[in-house]
Amino acid sequence: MAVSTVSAALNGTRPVAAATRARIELAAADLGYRPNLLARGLVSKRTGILALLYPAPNRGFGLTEMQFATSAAEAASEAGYHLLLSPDKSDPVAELRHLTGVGLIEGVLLMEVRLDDERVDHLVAAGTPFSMIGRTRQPAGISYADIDFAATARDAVDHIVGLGHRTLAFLNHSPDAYAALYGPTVRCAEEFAVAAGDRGVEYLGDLHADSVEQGRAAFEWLATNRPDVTAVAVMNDHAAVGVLGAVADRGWRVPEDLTLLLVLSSVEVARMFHPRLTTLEPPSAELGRLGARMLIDQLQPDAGEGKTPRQQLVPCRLVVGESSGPPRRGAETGVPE
Amino acid sequence: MAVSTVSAALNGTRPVAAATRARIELAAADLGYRPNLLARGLVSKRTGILALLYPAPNRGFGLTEMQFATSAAEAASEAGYHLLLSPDKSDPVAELRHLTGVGLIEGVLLMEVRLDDERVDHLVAAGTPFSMIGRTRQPAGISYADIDFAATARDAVDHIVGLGHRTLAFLNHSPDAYAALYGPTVRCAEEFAVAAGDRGVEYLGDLHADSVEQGRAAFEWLATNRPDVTAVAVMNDHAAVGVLGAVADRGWRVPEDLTLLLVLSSVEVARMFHPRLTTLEPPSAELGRLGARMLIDQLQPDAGEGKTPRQQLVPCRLVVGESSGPPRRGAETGVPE
DNA sequence: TAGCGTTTGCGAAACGTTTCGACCCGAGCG
DNA sequence: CGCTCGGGTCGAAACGTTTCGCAAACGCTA
Repeated sequence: MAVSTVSAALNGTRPVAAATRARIELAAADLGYRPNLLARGLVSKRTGILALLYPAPNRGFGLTEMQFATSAAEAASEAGYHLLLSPDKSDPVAELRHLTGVGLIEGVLLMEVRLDDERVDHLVAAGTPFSMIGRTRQPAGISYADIDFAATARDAVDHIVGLGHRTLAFLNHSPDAYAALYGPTVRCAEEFAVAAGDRGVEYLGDLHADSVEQGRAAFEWLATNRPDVTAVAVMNDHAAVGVLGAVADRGWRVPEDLTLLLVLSSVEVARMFHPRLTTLEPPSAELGRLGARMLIDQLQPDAGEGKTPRQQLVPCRLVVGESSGPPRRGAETGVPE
Repeated sequence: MAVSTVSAALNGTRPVAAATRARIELAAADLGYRPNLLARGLVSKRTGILALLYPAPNRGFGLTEMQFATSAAEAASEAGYHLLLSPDKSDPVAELRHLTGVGLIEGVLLMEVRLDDERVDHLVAAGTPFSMIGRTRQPAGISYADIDFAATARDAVDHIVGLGHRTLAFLNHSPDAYAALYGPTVRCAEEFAVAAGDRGVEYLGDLHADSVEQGRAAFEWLATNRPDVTAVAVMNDHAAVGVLGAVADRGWRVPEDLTLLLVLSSVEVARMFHPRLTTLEPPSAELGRLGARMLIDQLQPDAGEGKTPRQQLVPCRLVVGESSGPPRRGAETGVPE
């Protein structure tokens, strides 16, 4: 019994007589044999390990990011792959070079992709297989899974239009250096503008809030200067808290006097509000899963070199809560009731 | 220039003449040489990879769990190690056997440890180095980092005693099959009872709620049957939502009529409430970091075999919000104001 | 029965390191 | 001046697989 025969039998690399194979498999199971991944990887260059590259939590990691990671890990696991957690502290490219240089990693899954992302350039140049959760400004030729912001915005606008609203304000993240180049921040605002335009809804897009106080201030400004606004979509959870607080202070109520939408936030979070907020829940688990699958598909040897990159957009799920209602009467004058 | 000399120079395994070393280092940097981890691991049995084993999100992963993972990854990264994400779907022991059998993993970091955990038994029996975030019922001889529930409960009880309260109700997780054997669930309840006893505070411990509705029901029961209770500590975020709702329905207010404490929840979450809740924030990042460090220390060859397992308890941080206040007057009769 | 193609098993090389005993050379000691 | 000791270097073996060229055995056909 030569080792090479065993290898062939266990991997199905070459045909092995049924009887021999059976004998080998029996013995293997009997001895609890596990092929050594290192030795295998050393010669075959296939380790079955993918790296999940994410920036060290600047912004504070949310449930959404966690979902990416766990669902990607699960998808990888199902395909016989492992997922290596790679926080990049300061220099992402150095981290990448380190990872890919030591022969441990077969491919990279990129999280928190920015509109212009040096990691992408590096990976393309290095020829390392990778895919993204999110996408760059011009993601041609690269596999990615991202939110379908256009469809999401349409769904949201349709929802409020269906309730009778004619104006919508969008409270985006604060335009600091980070958010300004962060895909969801930019694309969401753009697509809400487009969707509102398509449906003939008046749209206020240049509002920003990332904290309770800013949320409160934003709503107070709205109530004073734009009393005709009857629906607000908010990107940041804490900003929503502020809006709700300001609404209550004014003696108004949700949804009677204001329809509030939480954008890109989980149902889990939306349920913590009172009233329970209507939310556009990002398909985090699916994106993580898709990203991992795409990468793995790329790695399959039979895929050949002529593989087309897969690019997939998934819309958020609109979960209607208790914060959606028809516009208050007399909205044009700004006086509730 | 023999390869063995290069190896020695780069690893500092054996003394190498300064001149030779310099020459080697120069050449290495020049060529961008990266030692192949697989080849290294194959012979040295040291791969620099740790597995983070966590159950596939039954209960829904929270921010806390995410913190464990990211901070552990960061600590590992600082020490030159990598962290492999290993969701165990159904059979944790099979997953473990698979992981440790293929020579990829140097040690295992266990998350979500239960009071009786088969994974622990398996790892001990197999002699695999590991450490835990959390702990079993009898964790003698095993490295772990866990919450100091006793100190946490003392802090909490001192806090409410300092405000003048004499009774405390504890709303635990529902005693389903899972929670009943889950460390924090059990230990928190126990230690709150102890701390309350020590401070002469009357303690109601057999209340449970894991949802908005259950939280609401629990508070309504309390208001009816135990109007003398002026402070409530809640384990579950959603239950807290329910309690707040029920308090409002009754025309009561927080903190004037009820002091509410969120137990084992992040400030991030506590801030989403109105009023901002006082919370006992678990030291998630520190636990993740400690767990990883402990495991890595265990793996250092110079640690010898006589290494004592490190066991470390870290208390939660009490963050006082707007939900803490003196007991309402007339509490003994149950009539506010 | 000789010739030929096909199926199946074998052995050796290679992957890129670490490890370890052997070896070389100069300095210190008797 | 010869011997020893020790710092420094070298070469070969080993780690556990996969891969690939070869050869043996077998069943057909001519």
